[in-house]
Amino acid sequence: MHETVDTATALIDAARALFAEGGYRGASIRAITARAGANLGAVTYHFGSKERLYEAVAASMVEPLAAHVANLVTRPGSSTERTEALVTSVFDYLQEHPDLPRFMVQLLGSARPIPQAVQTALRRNHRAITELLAEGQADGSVRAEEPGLLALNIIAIPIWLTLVRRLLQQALGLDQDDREIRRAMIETAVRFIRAGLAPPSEGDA
Amino acid sequence: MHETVDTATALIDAARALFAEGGYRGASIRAITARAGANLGAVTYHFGSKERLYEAVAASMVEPLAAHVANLVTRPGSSTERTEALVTSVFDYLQEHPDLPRFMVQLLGSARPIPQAVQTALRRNHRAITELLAEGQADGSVRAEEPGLLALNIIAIPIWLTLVRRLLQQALGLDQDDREIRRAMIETAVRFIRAGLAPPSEGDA
DNA sequence: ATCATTATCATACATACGTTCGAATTCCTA
DNA sequence: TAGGAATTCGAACGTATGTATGATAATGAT
Repeated sequence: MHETVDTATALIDAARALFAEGGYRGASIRAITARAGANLGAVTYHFGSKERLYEAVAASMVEPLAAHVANLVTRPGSSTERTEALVTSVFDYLQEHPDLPRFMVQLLGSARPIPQAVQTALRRNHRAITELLAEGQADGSVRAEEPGLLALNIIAIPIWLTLVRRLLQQALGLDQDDREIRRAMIETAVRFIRAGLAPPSEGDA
Repeated sequence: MHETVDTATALIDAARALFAEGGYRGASIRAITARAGANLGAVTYHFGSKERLYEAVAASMVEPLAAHVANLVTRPGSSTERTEALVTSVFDYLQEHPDLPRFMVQLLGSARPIPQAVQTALRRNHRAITELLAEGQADGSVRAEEPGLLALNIIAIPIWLTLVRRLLQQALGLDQDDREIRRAMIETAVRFIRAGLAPPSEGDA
């Protein structure tokens, strides 16, 4: 070992980009090793198979995300403040790590087993957000609902709006690269979620 | 022509299932023609290429959906009633046509150009929902927001919860095949959206 | 300096892919 | 019922894939 750059790491970095672009099938070992500046046999040697490289890449994507969410949720502030910070932060995180949403959508589409690291990270995130909402219910700032289901509703919005970025741009001309448009989208989402969580003030439907 | 079953139709039906399962790359012409009970050359003969078969399949998926949404939106009832009916109906439609969300996620993940039929259907749906919300704003039942952005927030929830069905089941044990669980999920989503749309009654954050 | 370990390399293999081609067959029309 | 068009068929093409293999090079401990 002790190369200029670790070959295994270079393979993960190259594979991350290529898996995000074309999914498992779309990223050939030849393309990955070429991009990493490694030999064709390097994946087999360092990971045993393409499948195991894929799992390593998945872990390298979702684990930092889970750490990020965990960090956000335990910051000081009211439940409402942290929830809204979480929503905008997820928007930003997915914007700053564009490979992640692309990888996720590839993963959703594939029939292949969901890597353990992904399942674990999803569980951690869901648990963290659920507890955040339960806290809000305890202090009366969040409507009475199953908090685990509320968490899914909340998180659906930033994720979905990020995933369909290309679709919205091509079909509706709604361009998230435009800072003004993107700001309006995020703010609308935050207000929508705030209203969706808030307990009824007087009248009820 | 005049076969027992039209070969071109059989190819579309077979391709729909296989594209939904494995995406464009994952569905080989050999698998498609075999499933359709047709010859290997049938795709080239009837559609010219795999690419054009893909476009035909995409159209066969999104056009009925667009018609369904258009029909829903123009039914009688208040804006609020129709909006909530739309949400539950999208849940149901995606449940009854499981190939559609799988196809969509494959489409989102692929780098290939978005078929015209998909863009058109998306535009129609977005426009219909936007107008429905604008109507609600006119009669005071929907909060003042850019209705086009609100429409995206609303629709994100049923779509996303359907797309991650397998993920939720495997990682969280949340099984949408369980009627009771599914009912709770849909009702929570409808209440969340109802609250997210409703205008503030008195106090404001 | 020597040697076993670790890593890289070029090559080969079996398989699968989309598409093309010409012959064989089926179908409708005249 | 004959003829021409439409369709189906089997085989072949060039290319790309994941993995295996054995030789070569670099590395680190003795």
